[in-house]
Amino acid sequence: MTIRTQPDVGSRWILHVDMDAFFVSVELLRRPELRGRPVVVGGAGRRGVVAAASYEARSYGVHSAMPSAIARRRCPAAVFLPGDHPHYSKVSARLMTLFAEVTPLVEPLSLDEAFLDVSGAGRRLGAPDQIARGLRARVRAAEGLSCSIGVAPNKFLAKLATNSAKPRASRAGPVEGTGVHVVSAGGELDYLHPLSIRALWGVGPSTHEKLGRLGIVTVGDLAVASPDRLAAAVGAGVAEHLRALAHGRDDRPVEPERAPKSISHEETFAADRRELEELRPEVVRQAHAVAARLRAASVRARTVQLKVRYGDFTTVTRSTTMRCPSDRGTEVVEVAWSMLAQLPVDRGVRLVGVGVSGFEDEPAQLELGLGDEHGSEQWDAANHAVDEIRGRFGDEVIGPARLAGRQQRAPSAPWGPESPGTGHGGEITGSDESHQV
DNA sequence: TCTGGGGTCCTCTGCCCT
DNA sequence: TCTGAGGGCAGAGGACCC
Repeated sequence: MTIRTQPDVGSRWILHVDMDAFFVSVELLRRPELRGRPVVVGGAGRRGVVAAASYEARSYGVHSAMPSAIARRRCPAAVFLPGDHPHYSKVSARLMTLFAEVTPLVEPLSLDEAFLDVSGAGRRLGAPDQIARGLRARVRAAEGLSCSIGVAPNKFLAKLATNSAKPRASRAGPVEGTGVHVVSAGGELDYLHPLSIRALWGVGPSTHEKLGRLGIVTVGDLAVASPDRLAAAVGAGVAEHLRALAHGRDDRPVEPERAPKSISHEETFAADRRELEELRPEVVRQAHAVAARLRAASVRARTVQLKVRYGDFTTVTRSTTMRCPSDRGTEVVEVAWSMLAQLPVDRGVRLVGVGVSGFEDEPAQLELGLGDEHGSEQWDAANHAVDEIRGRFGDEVIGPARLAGRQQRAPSAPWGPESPGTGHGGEITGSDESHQV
C-alpha cells in the first residue's frame, strides 16, 4: 500500500517497527543452512512453549506460545533451536541505536518492537512513509534482518498498521508482506472499522467472548454500541478504553524512558515438586536475582510477591508489603519464604516465582533494635561488591553457600523448564546463607 | 501425556480509620 | 458505645501483551 504522506509541520506521525520472526531470523544469520526450512526457537524442554516460528513453520500451524508437544506434532520436520536470549538482547540494542539515529523519541516495547515518534523529523528525512522505507533498508543493510513498519497518527493505529505490512504464512508457504503500511490522517476509521474486535489492544479471549455475546464482532460494531451495555459487560474502565480505540483515539505519547514498576523471576520445573525444602533453592535464587536487579536499577522495593502454580495449573499469589523498602536478597527470601511456608505444596508445585513492586528511590530507613547498626551497611557493601564481581566475571563465580555444589544454571532458559536434574546458581545472601566463591 | 517468562493494568474485596 | 458511609490501602486474581 502506498499513500504519500506529507512532511508537514504540526502533524503527529508514529512509526511502529516490528522485526519479522525476530529470534528465528537472528538464528538464521548464524545458521544460514536452515534458511527455507521450518525453524522453531524455544520449546526445547518437556514443558516448553514456542517462542518464535519461521514463516515456513507457521505454514504448518505452528505459532508462538504454542506448547512444544503440539508444535512437534504439527510439524515433525521442524528444527527446534534453544533460545539465546543474551544474543538477541545484543542485536536488539544495536537495532534500538539504529532507530535512535532517526529520532530520539524511541520507545522499546520488547526486544523486537519499538515506537518511533517522527513528527519532528519531516524536514530532515522526508515524509513518514519515506522515513519508514529508509529505516527498513538501514536495518537490512546493518543487521541483515527484515522488519515491518506501520505508520499512523497514533501508537495504536501504527501498531495495527504493522500487521497489515507483515509477511504471512499460507498453506503454500510464506507470502511477502508490503513492508510498510500507512494509515493516513483522516482515513483512520475506514481502516479500523472493518477489522475484528480481536485486533484491539486489550481484547483477549475473555473480552472477545463477552463482546460476542452482545453481537459485537467488528470495531465498527463496537464504535456504535451502547456505552451502558458495554460497561455492564466488561466494566466501565475497559469499556471507555475500547470505545476510544474504536474511534481511533489514542493520545499516549512515545515515552523513551519508562521506569519499570515491578521485577519478577519465575520458573516452571520439569517435574512437579512436593517438598517445601525442594523449593527453597529456587526461592533463594529468584529472590537474589530480583534483588540484584533492584540494586542495578538503584531502587528499593516495598512489596514482595510470591507466585505458585500447582500441577493442575491453578495459580495462587501472595504478597506482603514490608515496613521498609529493601534491595537485599536476604530480606526478599525471608518474606517470600514465609508466604510459601503457609501454602500447601504436597499437591505438587509446577512453578514458583518471586517478584517485587512498590519501588522507592529514597535510602532505606535504618533498622532499629535488630542487632548491630553497622550490619545493614555491611550487607549493602557486600551486595554491591558481589554485583561488581558478577559484572566483571560472570554470574557463576559467586553464589550463596546454600546453593554450593549445585550445577550452575544455564545463562538463560526463558522458554521452558530446565531438564530434570539440573540445579541453579544463586546470589549473595545473608544470615544463614554465607558466600561461596 | 498442553499450556514459558516477564511484564502492566484493572477490578474486587476486606480491613482500618475517620 | 454502636452503626453506617466513605476513603485509602493492601492483597488476590484476572486479563492481556510480547
